[in-house]
Amino acid sequence: MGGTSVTSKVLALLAAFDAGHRELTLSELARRADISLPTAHRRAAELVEWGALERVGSGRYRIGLRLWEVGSLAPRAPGLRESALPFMEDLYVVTRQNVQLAVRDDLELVFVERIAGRHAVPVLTRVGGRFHLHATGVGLVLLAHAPPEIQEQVLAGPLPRYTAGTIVEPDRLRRVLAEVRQRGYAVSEQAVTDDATSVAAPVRDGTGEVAAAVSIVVQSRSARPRELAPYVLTAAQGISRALGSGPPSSE
Amino acid sequence: MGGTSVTSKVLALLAAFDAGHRELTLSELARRADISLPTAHRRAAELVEWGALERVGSGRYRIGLRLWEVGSLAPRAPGLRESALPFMEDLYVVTRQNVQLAVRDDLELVFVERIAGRHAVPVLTRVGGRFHLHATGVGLVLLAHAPPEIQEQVLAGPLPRYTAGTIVEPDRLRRVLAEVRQRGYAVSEQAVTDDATSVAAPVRDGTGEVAAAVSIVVQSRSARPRELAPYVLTAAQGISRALGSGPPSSE
DNA sequence: AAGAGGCTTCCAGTGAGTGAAAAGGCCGTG
DNA sequence: CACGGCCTTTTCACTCACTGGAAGCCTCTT
Repeated sequence: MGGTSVTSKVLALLAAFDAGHRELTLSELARRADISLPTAHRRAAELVEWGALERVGSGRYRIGLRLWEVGSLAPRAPGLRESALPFMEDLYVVTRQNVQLAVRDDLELVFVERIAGRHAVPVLTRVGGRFHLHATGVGLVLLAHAPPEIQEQVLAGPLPRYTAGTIVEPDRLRRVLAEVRQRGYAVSEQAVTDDATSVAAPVRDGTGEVAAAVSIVVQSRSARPRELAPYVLTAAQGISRALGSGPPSSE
Repeated sequence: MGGTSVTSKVLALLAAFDAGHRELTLSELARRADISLPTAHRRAAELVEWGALERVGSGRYRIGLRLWEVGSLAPRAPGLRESALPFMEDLYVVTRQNVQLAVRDDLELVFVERIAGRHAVPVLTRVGGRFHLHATGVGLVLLAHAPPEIQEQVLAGPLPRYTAGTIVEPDRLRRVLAEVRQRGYAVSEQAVTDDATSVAAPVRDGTGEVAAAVSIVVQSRSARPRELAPYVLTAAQGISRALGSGPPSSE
């Protein structure tokens, strides 16, 4: 469907970039987007003219500032971000651990903001990156408060295993989700890598809907996750309150 | 030129959104992008399918997470951001003033990151927003280190006045820029609003080029800008060093 | 000099894109 | 309950913007 429309070609060009390929030549661009070279050339030129792409040196393209500007207008990401950052900083100062903020997009989660502790466990995630809902603290929180049909789709779909700790059994996942709802926060122990455990709590918007999840990621060995939960909950509530009273400075 | 291409229509649709209009109906979209309603409908549908737009409720569109994700890959904004945030936080903790980070894009500057002091002077700027180069601390720094042809274009163009303090005389601006280069930092007193003064310093990338500028914005009355310059310079140097040694965690 | 690889331009054919107009929804109001 | 207004969605026939192959161009290598 629509595999040959101009729009899909333009979007394919933009989608050709990823975290590992922030600069591409025209031919790489054409190859990755699966469009002919002359067409890639024309579309790329139009994108450059508008500022969605930038030419760097001779023959290399990268995502342009104008596109980033437009992306910054996505209400679910940067709006949330503005409200959340101060509380995430507080959380970081108290715990000195990686602090993460994520939202759900369909059957995945997207990391919206992160404070990387300079001496904390290195995490694999990246702001703007996607991940499965069943294998992180934030994922469990977001999934636990997602509409039933979303939960069913995730439970029915494949649940990739990352470590021995990853929850891949639908029944067990169901029980864990119920627990998360009841307890108010999620603890995900060694579900993604063996040395990381995370504690996550839901952020609610003005209507009471769960709009995001905050978490801290701690060393599995030294972890006393349950002791850290109150801090995460406090941060989550702070963000929820800030969200409820509208974004701090929209203008 | 190209005013009727599909690409330009797609981009016009995205450009229809701004800080004051984060959600638009189809007719607003069509009107603001200046394209016919059926076309807006078709293009918007394609954008939604890809995730560049999202439909919210019935008949309202907003920028989608996928577009934000792609925008997050712009090397000049979020890459810089990751390197800069820790140092900006340090600067905020020491000074308790608004901390801003901006890059130059052609003849304007774009704010890339901001830490809004909770008790500091309210600033009009917004992450993702644009501004003139001649009327802020960061602008003066970026302009002072811009290629000569850029400087000439700015000096030749109109220099809007915001307050009595705005520098609108080309000759005076030229002198100020020389001073900024020599001194290593810029002080912009009441150039945008009467109660804000900013102190800015250049951030250099691995090659020594000025890639960005950091600044703090202080109350004009209580300001002793020169005393704050060392802090700003320290932060700028820290960011420069972090930039030079590559992004902290690209993966 | 000749070759290789990538970028850019040219060309004629064609189907994706176009706007007008009509149909379909979704309200409030008389 | 029918009416009118407003917005969204679909239909339709026309046409021009888009297409890929091929040829030209540039730059760096052998």
